[in-house]
Amino acid sequence: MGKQRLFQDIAEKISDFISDGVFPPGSRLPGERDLAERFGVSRVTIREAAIALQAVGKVDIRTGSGIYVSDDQPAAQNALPEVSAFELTEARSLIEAEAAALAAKSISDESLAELDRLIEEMASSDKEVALAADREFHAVIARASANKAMVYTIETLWRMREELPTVKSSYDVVCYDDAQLLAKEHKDILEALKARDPVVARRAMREHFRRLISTMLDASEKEAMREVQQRLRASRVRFLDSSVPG
Amino acid sequence: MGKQRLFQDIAEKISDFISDGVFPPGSRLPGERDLAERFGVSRVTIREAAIALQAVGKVDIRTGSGIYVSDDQPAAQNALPEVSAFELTEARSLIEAEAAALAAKSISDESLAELDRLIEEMASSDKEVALAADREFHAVIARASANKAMVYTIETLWRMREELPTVKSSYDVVCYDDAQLLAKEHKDILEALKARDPVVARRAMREHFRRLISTMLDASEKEAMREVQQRLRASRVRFLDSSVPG
DNA sequence: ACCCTCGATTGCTCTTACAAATTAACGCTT
DNA sequence: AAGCGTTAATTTGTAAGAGCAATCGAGGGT
Repeated sequence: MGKQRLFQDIAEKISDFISDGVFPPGSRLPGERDLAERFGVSRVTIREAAIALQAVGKVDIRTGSGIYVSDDQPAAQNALPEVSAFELTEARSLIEAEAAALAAKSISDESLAELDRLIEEMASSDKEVALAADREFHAVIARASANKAMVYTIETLWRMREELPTVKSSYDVVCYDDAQLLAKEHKDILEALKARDPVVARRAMREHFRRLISTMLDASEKEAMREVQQRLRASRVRFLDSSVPG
Repeated sequence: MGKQRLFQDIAEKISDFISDGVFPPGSRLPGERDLAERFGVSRVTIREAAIALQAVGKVDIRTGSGIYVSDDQPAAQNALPEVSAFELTEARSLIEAEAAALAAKSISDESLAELDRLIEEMASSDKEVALAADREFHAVIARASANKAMVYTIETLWRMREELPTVKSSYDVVCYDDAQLLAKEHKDILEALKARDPVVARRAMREHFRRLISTMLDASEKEAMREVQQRLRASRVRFLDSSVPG
C-alpha cells in the first residue's frame, strides 16, 4: 500500500486522524510548517494533501488563518450504505415492481424489442455479457417508467449490488445457478409488459426477486451448514489430538 | 470572483476546457511545465490544480506519464438527477408506500409515539420546525421498515426535494397551503401503522402523495393562467401604445 | 468601551534542484 | 524483417528556501 504518492499517504493519515477524533470537526490543525516537520515531509507535500482533502470537503483551508476540519464530514454524501443482500433484494423487489407497473402503461414497442434482445443475450455463457444484459434489462424497464427519479433510484440500487463487496459476492453465487428459471422469470415480466398489464407486470417482477431471495436463503443456509460441519471437524481433530496425550 | 486562490482559478479553467471538449475524455493534457508556461504560473500551482481536479475525479495523474482526463466524468456520480416535482412525488408515493407497508408489520411502540409527537410538531407555525418534523415523520417510517436500502433511498429522495431548486420551490408553495388536510393524512397513515395493517398503511401513504400531486397540478395550472393573463396584459399595453401613433 | 494600527502568524506562489517512474528510440538478436 | 532488451529522454514526484499577501490578535489611542 506504500506505493502510492506520498501526499496521498499523508492525506489518508490526516483523514484517519479526523475520523479518529484527533482533530475534531471545526478544529484547526497545526500549520503547514508544523505538519511538514511532524510527518517528516516537505511543505509542498502537506499542501498537496490538504488540497486533496479540501477538494473532497473534509477540510477547509483559510488563507492567513489555517486548515480547519469541516463541520459536516461528507461521509454519507457519496458513500453507499452498508446493506445486506437481503435488504437490497427486498428493496429492489418493491421498487422495481412499481417501475414495471408504470412501464406497462407507457412502454414503447422499441423498448419491448430491446428487452427481447436482452433476454437472448442473458443466455450467453459469458458471465460478463450476461450480467451486463441483466443490468440493461432492468434499466430499460426503469426508463420505460418515464420517471427520472425512479430511474435514478434503480440505478443506485444496482450500484449497491456491484459496489458493495458482501452484496456482490452473495449475488454472484446465487444469480446464475439456475439460468433456466431466471430466463423464464424475465420472459414473464416481458409478457406482462407486452400485454400492457400493470398488475401482472408488478407481480412478475416481485416474483422474480422473491425467488432470488429464496435462493439466497437456501444458499446462506447451506453455507451455514458447511461452516458448522467444518467447525465440528476442527474440534474433532482437536479432541482426538488432546485425547491421546504423549 | 478572481479573489479565490490561484490554483483554484487554474483548476476551474482546466475544468472548463474539459467540459468544452478542448481536452476530450481519455486524452492527455500538456505536461506540467507546458501548462505552467501557458497559464503564466509556476509548476507548483499547476500541480495543485491538477491534484484538486484529481480529488474530485475529473482527471487522473499518472506518475512519469502525464495528466489524463477521466473517461467517465463524475457528473452523474454524486449529483442528483434533474427531476421534476411531479416525478419525484410519484416516486415517493410508490416507494414510501411500500416502506409504510413494511413498517406496519414491525414498527415499535416507541416509533409510534415518536410519530405522534411529530404530527403535533408539524402543526407549528414555524415553517422550519414544521418542515423538519415532516422530514422526520417520513424518516421514522422509513427506518421502521427495517430495510437500510429503503431508508437510504427515501433519504435520497428527500435530498432531491430540498437540494433541487425547481423541486424545492414547487414543494414549498404547495406543501403547507392546507395544513388541515396535511395533518389528517399524516394521522391516517399513523392510524394504519398503529393497527399494524400494511394494506391500509400503503393506501394511506399513496393517498397522501396523490393529494400532493393533485395540489401541485392545480397550482401549476393557476400559475400558467396567471402567466397567460400577464402576457395578454403586456401585449395589450403594446397594442395601445402602437395603435395611437404620433 | 470602541476603533485603529502594527506586527506576528499563516497560507500562497515562485524558483531551483534532484529523484523516481514511464515512455520512446535505438540497436541487437533471431 | 520482426521481436526484444537496454538506454536515454521525458514527465511526474518531492524537497528546500524565499518572498508576498491575507488574517488575526495585542496594544495603544480616542
